[in-house]
Amino acid sequence: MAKHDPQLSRLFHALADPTRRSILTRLAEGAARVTDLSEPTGLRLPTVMRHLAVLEEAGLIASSKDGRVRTCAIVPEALRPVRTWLDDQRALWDSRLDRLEAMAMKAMKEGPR
Amino acid sequence: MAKHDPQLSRLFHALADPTRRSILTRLAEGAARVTDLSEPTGLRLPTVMRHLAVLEEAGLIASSKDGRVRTCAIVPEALRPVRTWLDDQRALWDSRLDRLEAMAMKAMKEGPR
DNA sequence: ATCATGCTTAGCCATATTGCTAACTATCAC
DNA sequence: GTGATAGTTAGCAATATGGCTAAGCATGAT
Repeated sequence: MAKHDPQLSRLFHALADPTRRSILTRLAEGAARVTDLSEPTGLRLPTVMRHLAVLEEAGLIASSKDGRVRTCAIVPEALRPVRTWLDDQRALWDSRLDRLEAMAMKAMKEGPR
Repeated sequence: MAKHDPQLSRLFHALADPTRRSILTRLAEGAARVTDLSEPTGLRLPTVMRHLAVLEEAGLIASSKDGRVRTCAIVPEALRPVRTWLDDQRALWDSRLDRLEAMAMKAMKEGPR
C-alpha cells in the first residue's frame, strides 16, 4: 500500500503554481540568474526567491552561487516520480475501466426505479 | 507560448494532497459512496466532501446522487493534460540537455580558455 | 573607499487550505 | 409518524501560501 509520499506532494504542489511552471519552462531554455527569472514574471525578487525555494525543495531545480550571482538550472530527472505515479494510476484506472463501465450501466438501469 | 493554464493548476493542486491521491487510488478499485471514502481516511464526512469537491472541480472524478447515496467514480481521461504537460517539458528539457552535451563536447575539443 | 548590483532576510497583509463541530435536509425502514 | 442513515451546509480555528516593502549583506566596478 503506497503510504503518503511527501516527495510526490512537494512535486505536485510545486507544479500547481503557474508562475513556477513558467519559471521551469524558462529554465528549459537554459540556466538563468534569479534576476533573469524575475523580469518576465513581473514579480519582485523576494517573491521569485520564494518560488525558487519551493522548486528547489521539490528537487525540480538546482542552484549555485558564483560571486553575488545565483544561477538556477533544471534537474531533468526530478519529474520521474510524477511520471511513475501517473503511469501507475493509468494502469489501475485502465484495468478497471470495464468494471466501471459495467457499474455505470447497471446504475443507469436500476437507478431511478 | 503556453499561457498559464488554470486547468493544469487545478489538476496539480488536486493531486498535491496525499488524502486526495489515496481517494483516487481507492476509486481506481471501483466507484464508491462518500461514506466508503471517508472510512479509510479517518477524516470526518465534511472534510472528505471538501476533498471530493476539489477532485471534481479538477475533473478527476464525477459523482451522481441516487436517493441519499452519492456515488463517486474516476474520470480516466482527466489526467491527459498532466501527461501532455509532462511530455512537453521532457521534450524541452531533453533538447536542452542535448545542447549542453554538444557545448561540452565543443568545449572539450577547443580546450579551456 | 564608495557606490551600484544581486541577492537575502525579516516581517506585514490578504487569502486559501484543511481540519473540525453543530445543525440541517432528505431519504429509507418500520 | 419516528427514527436511523447519508449527505450537506454553515461557520470556526490553525496554518500555509503568495504577494509586497524595507532593510541588510556580500561582491564587483570605479
